[in-house]
Amino acid sequence: MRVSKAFIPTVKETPQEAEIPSHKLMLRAGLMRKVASGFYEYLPLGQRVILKVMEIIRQEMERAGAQEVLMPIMTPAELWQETGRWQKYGKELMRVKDRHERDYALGPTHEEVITDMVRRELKSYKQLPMNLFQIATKFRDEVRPRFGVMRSREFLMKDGYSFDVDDAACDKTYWAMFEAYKRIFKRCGLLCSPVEADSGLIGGSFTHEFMVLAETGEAAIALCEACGYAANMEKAQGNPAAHTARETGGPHSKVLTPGKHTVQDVGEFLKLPDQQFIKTLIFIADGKPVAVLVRGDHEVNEVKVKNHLGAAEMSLAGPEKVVEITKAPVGFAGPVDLKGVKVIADKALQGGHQYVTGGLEKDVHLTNVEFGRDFPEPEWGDFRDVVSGDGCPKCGKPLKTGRGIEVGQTFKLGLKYSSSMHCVYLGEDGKDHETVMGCYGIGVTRTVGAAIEQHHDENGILWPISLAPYQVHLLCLNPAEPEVAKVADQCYEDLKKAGYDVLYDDRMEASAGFKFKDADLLGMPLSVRVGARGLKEGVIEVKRRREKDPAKAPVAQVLDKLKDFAAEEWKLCTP
RNA sequence: CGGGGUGUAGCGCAGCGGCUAGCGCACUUGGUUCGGGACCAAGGGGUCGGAGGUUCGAAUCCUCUCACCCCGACCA
Repeated sequence: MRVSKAFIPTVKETPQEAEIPSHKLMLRAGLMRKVASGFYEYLPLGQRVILKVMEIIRQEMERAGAQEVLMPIMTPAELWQETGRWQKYGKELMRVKDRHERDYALGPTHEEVITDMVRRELKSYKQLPMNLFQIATKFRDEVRPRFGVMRSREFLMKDGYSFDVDDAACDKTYWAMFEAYKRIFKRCGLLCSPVEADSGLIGGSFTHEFMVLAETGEAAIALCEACGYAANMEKAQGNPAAHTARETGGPHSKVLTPGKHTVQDVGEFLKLPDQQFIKTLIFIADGKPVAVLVRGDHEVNEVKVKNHLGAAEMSLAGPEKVVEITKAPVGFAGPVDLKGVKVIADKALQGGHQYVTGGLEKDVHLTNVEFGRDFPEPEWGDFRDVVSGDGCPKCGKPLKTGRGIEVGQTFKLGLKYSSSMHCVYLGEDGKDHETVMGCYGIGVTRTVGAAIEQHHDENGILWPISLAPYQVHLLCLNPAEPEVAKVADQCYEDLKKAGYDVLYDDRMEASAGFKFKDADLLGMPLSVRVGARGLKEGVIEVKRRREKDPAKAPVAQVLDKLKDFAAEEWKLCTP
């Protein structure tokens, strides 16, 4: 493609709406434009990247035995009512009515539709396993769309669903999909790790999220570099740092702590380390108060608490509620003599002694508090966020915490949908059996964003060669000089003939410097620069975007040089 | 939905103690340049997000409204 004829509107200045690198660069490099909050249009360059991601997904899904289908975006309310998600999904489900006032949902995911499709056709165990996927537009009316393509209201997703005869067969399919996902993200040039995750609204027995490691990621994760253990914060376990007080102290006593209501304040005041504190947080779970105890150096993970309690709704109690329950302002809650409240405690507190807690009285804390002696043993569990330095639950080495972008998720659904929607097959035994399902999603547009998030520098994008809209960016630096233009034109033909996707900057009006800047911004992994300066010495420059300086090759050897560089780039995207 | 912020030319912004709407980039024309976002000259482009109000007079003050962005709650 010649730049002079291409629709690639690059911009020099960063649009004020963008905050994170991928969003800024997708706008600046002319990949996309915003139409409304959370809705984007993809320009030619963006669309080319999307197509490349989709092609990789298709190849790997088919390789793993899945078949492609296409389901409607508008889906009838009845299907959603059947599983109860018409209610449960809430406002995130975009709903529309047709002219007959019939209700539809714009599909945010397609478990209901595909289960309906399969149950109508499925008769015998001989038809199983069945593994189907589609790549289609999804709608989710996000409370707050943000970060461009990372959280938009309309996006492209690959969603796949598997149907198996039994649990063991489903597990096999699940792990095949899991492996396919690892290959897909590797082929997209992404550093991505699967993490154990909380299974949330979709339910099911186990699930992995595929996280692209990036500072701007929305999800917190913990990982162990030593053994590869990785988990979402909602799921991550860790062995806490040792307690500072290991023996029972004297009887507990009150201390006056005027105006000190954070662990830090009181800790400084009493000259005691954070580990020796019990933080008491009051939550309201399904209308009932619950006190959650964690060590002073830890934070409560609400999802873990919520799952433990089996609560449908839970939130931190407001200041008035806290006064009502603890008879003291926020900052002085404690488990000693706390009445009428269920108390649960994080197990990191176990084995510690001489704790400091709130005194259930304004400006009063208690010291030398002991579990069991000063208040009843609470219900123990894992209720905290893992922190950097905790021991890995698998190998004991220190864990690291970081952030990730969720580009894919695999779920083992079990019988959740086949049960509620009666998706059954006739078994060898002549009886009906429910199919065991799995579902597997990849955010296509988000993967594009994640790729940029992971591969960019201050000048622009550095596309993995597998996703680059064009593999080679050919620059004609002095188009006004006939000899240069002639060589560049010839080069363009040769490159195309050699099988490369080539973007040819043949613009008469742009200066060499301008073309360099654009090339850096657009980020094609390879570039070929034809200029008068080089041709004088009989050479053409061949450059990798990730390298600072270009290599020089005699005109006849440009293709060889390029081939070597391309091979290096492909290595980075090969499973 | 709660808190904060922004809407002025295609983009980035100034003007906001009322009185003729500006700058940089981009765009058009001509000329000179031509290896890291060139220079000179001449141009085109705005119902100042929208509605109402105060005033002799509103981009500027007041009220309402819409859109967008950020933080939070939320998120197969």
